[in-house]
Amino acid sequence: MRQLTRKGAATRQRILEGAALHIREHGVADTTLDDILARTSTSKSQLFHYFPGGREELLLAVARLEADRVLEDQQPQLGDLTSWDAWRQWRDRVVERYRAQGSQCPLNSVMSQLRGNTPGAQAVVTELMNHWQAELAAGVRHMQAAGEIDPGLDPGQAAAALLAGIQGGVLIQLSTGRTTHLEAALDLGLAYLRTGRPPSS
Amino acid sequence: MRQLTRKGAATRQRILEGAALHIREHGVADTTLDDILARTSTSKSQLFHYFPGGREELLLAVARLEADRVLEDQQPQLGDLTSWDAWRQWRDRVVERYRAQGSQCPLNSVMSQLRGNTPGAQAVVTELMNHWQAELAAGVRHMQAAGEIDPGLDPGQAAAALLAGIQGGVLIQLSTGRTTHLEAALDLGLAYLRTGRPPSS
DNA sequence: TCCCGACTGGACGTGGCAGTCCAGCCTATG
DNA sequence: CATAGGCTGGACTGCCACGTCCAGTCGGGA
Repeated sequence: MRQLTRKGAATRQRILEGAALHIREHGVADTTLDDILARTSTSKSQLFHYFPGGREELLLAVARLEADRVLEDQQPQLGDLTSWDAWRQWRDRVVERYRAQGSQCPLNSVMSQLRGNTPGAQAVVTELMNHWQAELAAGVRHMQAAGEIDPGLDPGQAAAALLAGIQGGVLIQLSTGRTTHLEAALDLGLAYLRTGRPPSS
Repeated sequence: MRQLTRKGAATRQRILEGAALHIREHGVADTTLDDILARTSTSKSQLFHYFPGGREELLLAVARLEADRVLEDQQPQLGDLTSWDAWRQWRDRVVERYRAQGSQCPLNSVMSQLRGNTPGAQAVVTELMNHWQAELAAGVRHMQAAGEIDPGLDPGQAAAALLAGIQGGVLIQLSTGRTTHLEAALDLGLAYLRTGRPPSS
């Protein structure tokens, strides 16, 4: 993988996206390398050419892809939590995203297949969580600066709790198919932020 | 499986517990039927005699076992959330349990291996969540009756949010190894319950 | 005591899937 | 236009885990 020509990069990308798509549709357990090859019109040698680590490496790359998508799907709202209205829009966006996703969580699914929590896999998720939490904390701090949230509240802790609620809500949705827990976590989380007695409302 | 003699029941139990233990130690992906047989001093024919559905059926049985354990490990506190002190003890118990468990969640692990969310598997988790949430809701209602929590709060929703926070906290712990999110979710969740302006404190 | 059915051991078949290999093609570059 | 090295096809290997099968033992009820 010293040099990648334009063509090579395209092939690699095709494999990666095809893998991600097939996993989204069928789950990781039911996704073989041959499935991916058939779907992307590529051959074994190509797959191992671009992902020398084989299945493991490909899965990790898919995990990175999906992790990026998680945050992208929340933009631009997530990056601009500067009013209660923005928070509400973000909340709706998150619920809608996961409702649409249904009972498949590609990231969780991929993660649990990666050999006993490979360091690389852990890193992907940890980074996602850190980034996500940082965005939420920034939003909290912004609201504090605007006098809308009690300045005594720890933004990091609040963001951590909110994030945990989201993750759990989604996890529960995977089994129950309902987004009630996700919505409850978000709604009560936001309600708690507001208990910092804003001047108005 | 029409009749089970005492001996037969013992063998079945031995296989089940051996499987659960091996999965706890090595993860589902690295657990083969042969591993379990070796560990429990049983043979293929026995395993398929007691679990005609093979690996799938055995895994589901393990899932049930682990699901029961989750709630058992929170007793007696979970069933008696009748004072703030009881809630705090319960909170500590939960954190301790998952801290001890470390980066392995047998239930989540087993679940994600079961064929694209088998109805049976979903049922196990759904029932666990329902039961868990019901206990929490009962605790909330009890505190409301005692005048310690705002009666306007919806116990079901509060319990759902709390439960989501726990699940997410544990999930995050699987990747990060830290219980900070779990604790944040529990602490802020309980803090929110208390915002119902108790007469004292 | 007899006998049926539950129980057990372990050899065996089988399929499927990750990963290897090599021969040949394409494409940038000098 | 030549050539080196990236790129591609697909047959092949090796493995291993699941599940089957059958022969044989045990155990409890009549």
